[in-house]
Amino acid sequence: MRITLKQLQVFEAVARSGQVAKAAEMVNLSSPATSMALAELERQLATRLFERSGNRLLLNSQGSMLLPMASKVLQQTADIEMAFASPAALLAGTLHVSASNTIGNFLLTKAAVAFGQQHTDARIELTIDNTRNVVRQVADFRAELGFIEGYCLDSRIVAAPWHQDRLSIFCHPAHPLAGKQVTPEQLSGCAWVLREEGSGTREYFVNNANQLGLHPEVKFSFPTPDAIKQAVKQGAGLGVLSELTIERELARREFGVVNVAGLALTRPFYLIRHKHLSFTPLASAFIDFCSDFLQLSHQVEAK
DNA sequence: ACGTTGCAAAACAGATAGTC
DNA sequence: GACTATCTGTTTTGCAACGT
Repeated sequence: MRITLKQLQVFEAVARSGQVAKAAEMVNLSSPATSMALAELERQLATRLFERSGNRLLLNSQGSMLLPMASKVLQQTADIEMAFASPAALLAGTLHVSASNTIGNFLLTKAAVAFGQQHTDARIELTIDNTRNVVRQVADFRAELGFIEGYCLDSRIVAAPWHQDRLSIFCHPAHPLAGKQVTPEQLSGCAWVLREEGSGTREYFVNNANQLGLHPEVKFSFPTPDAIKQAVKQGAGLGVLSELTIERELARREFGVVNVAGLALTRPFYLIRHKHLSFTPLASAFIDFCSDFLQLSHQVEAK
């Protein structure tokens, strides 16, 4: 007997969830059937694919090698099914999307809800994390597509510019630099409140600042825009976030903006996918929808 | 001669119940 | 929660009968 698609499906589900029971739910089988399918696959391949640690199953090196191959086969199978499905069926199912904080919280959540209202058979599962972890999720096939704010050098990933964003340097309105145009030199010695290591926002800002000879002294780092805003409100220092995240506060004059001569703050957001996977019709529809949604939002804001 | 259909037996996959 | 033993339903396989 040869390995079956069902076994590969089970293998991928266990690899993604790390648990037989959860994998069983994902593939609509009972736990024993899932366990046996996995055992049979391991028997067929004459190798263990997971390390058993208590109740957890962790991919070993053989499993890690198999995962991209299995995902590719399953994707191709899905493509065949899609090719013969009805147009409505093409947009049904669950789409796993991973997005970095700014994009996830301030752009995609609204877009995903609107998309779900228009496509009632589609389910968007949105995971929000920093850029580094979004890349990991896409590289590990845990998300079909990802939206990131930073550079991506991972050879497993294909990235394409998707949307333009602008960072803003902001501070407490009573800060001496609030509303000022300054040179990079005038910022030396300032305390900064930035996102954590691994954040695309932080990486982009620090790289560009370094090019101007500015090496920000990071006094505080936080994993969410809200935490950074709170710290800046308390006078902790200069914050750097996407303008998307502080629009409301700027309109209410709760923050002052600091303009730095020569510092590039416009950056692209990137759409990423695994190089071995092509977008499903549902993923393509979601990407198109998000682009249209953003354009429409900008038009409404401009009025 | 070759292809199709129908039937019975074997093999297989999955569920339930129970154990660790 | 993972796994095993056992049972059950489904699928596959092999073969005979029939039609073209």
